[in-house]
Amino acid sequence: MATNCTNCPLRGLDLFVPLTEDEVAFMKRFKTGELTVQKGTQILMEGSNSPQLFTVLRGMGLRYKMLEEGRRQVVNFAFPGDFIGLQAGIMGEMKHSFEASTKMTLCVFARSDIWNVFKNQPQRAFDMTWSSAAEEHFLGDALASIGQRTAIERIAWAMVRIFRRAEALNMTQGQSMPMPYRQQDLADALGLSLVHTNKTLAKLRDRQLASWSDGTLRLMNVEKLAQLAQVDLEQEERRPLM
Amino acid sequence: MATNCTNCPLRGLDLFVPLTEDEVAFMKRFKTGELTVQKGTQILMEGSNSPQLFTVLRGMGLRYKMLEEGRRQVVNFAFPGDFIGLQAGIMGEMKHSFEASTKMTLCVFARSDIWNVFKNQPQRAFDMTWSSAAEEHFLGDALASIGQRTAIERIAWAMVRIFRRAEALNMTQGQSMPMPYRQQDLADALGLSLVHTNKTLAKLRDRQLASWSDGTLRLMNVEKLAQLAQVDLEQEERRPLM
DNA sequence: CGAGTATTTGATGCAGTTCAACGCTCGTGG
DNA sequence: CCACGAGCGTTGAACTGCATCAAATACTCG
Repeated sequence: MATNCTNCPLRGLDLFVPLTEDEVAFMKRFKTGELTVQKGTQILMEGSNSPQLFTVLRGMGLRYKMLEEGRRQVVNFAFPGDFIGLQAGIMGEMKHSFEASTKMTLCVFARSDIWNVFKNQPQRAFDMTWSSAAEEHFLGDALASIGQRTAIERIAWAMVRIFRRAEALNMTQGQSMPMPYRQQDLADALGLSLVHTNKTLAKLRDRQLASWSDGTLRLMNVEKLAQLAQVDLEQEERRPLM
Repeated sequence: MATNCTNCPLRGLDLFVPLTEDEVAFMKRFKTGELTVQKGTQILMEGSNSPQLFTVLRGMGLRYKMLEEGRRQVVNFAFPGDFIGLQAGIMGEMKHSFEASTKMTLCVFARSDIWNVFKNQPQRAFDMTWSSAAEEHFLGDALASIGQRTAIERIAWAMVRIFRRAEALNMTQGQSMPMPYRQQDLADALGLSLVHTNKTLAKLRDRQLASWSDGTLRLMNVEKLAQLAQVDLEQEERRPLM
């Protein structure tokens, strides 16, 4: 059976700010359906004017931009709870593409209802803006990583970031978590070549800091990784779920 | 005399979506004052919990993040009309610092009034979200530039982007515009060393594409630069002014 | 089992970093 | 009024982190 907001499996997580009953009722109406796609499916296309917004319910994906000559920049990895497509919803056109890296289920909303949210549900509108501000914050951090850090620091940074997101979603088991991406995806996210990414991953394995194979990421020493990457391990703030 | 929204010098520009009289009246109340600072002044500090938001009225500045060991990432250059501090306003804490590169005048708003905007001025709330989405879009582009392009492409990209913003604000005279930043600022924005930035600027000068000296940027061949940087020169969309 | 996709490894080269030094301009204080 | 130092831009030389090229080894799936 499709999830109906009331029984949303994400809502209960500590990561998310609880919704009032009113808000849940509103979300039920706002939600127009559910979309399940196979791994590899393109869900949003750069430049497209999608009539839909999504919240990731299950599965993982990635946002990316294509440049000429096949160069690609992965902008972010997507986890359950991520709100996708707000750019198109607000600005009229997607500025990056979105693709499923696993089988995914997404809650679907209509872009045409956004104005209604701003008009009648200011709290939910505020929460949407929060999402956008949070993404802006993340991109600033990513820019700093790619602009200023070495290859090993960048990879350590990405691993810590990814792992902590997974933790907050109860997707980890001890030191491990599912990592359904390809090395090429990570390389494209960090502005590194595939070859160098592979060799740097080997270094982290040799140093007993992290290993990633067969779709499983394992962080053997988060503290050292965090230190290497210069990220602080402070508790992540609660965030709204759309 | 202080500007009072009605006689705001920015409002009339084609770049900005016109405001209704109601909205102007609201902005007058929302605006709590005006701040003028000398060049070099720090206006917002990363990690601070600023009670204020700003719209740049005059002057230019830059947003940046500091990393350990003095590494710095310039996140964006700020122009008149830019809305600054929304992150702190929404998420409670600034994620980057902001500094004036020239003498600047800023319109000041109270963070505590934001909720009031969402509650009573949904159109203005929507516009704030638009700002945030636009910044997110820009950061995605910047990420792609730094992650995927060579030094000369990055610099060409930055110059075209900066010049086109200035054009939309009538800050250009023919091929020229004021460029009150240091080479180090550009280097830190593009993830390049100062030395290499300098040498790459020399290349662009030799190629007769662009020259930058004495605080003036001159683009001799925007088309070639845009082609080199792989940016498209499409007309920029109108955007809201806060 | 063969074709396509992903990971791994070695070898070579270069774009960009780092180090070092010099020139110019401007503000400050003796 | 000049000396001095600080900040910024410029240039040369040497080094290196990472890209590129090439090829072998797994893995997956029809």
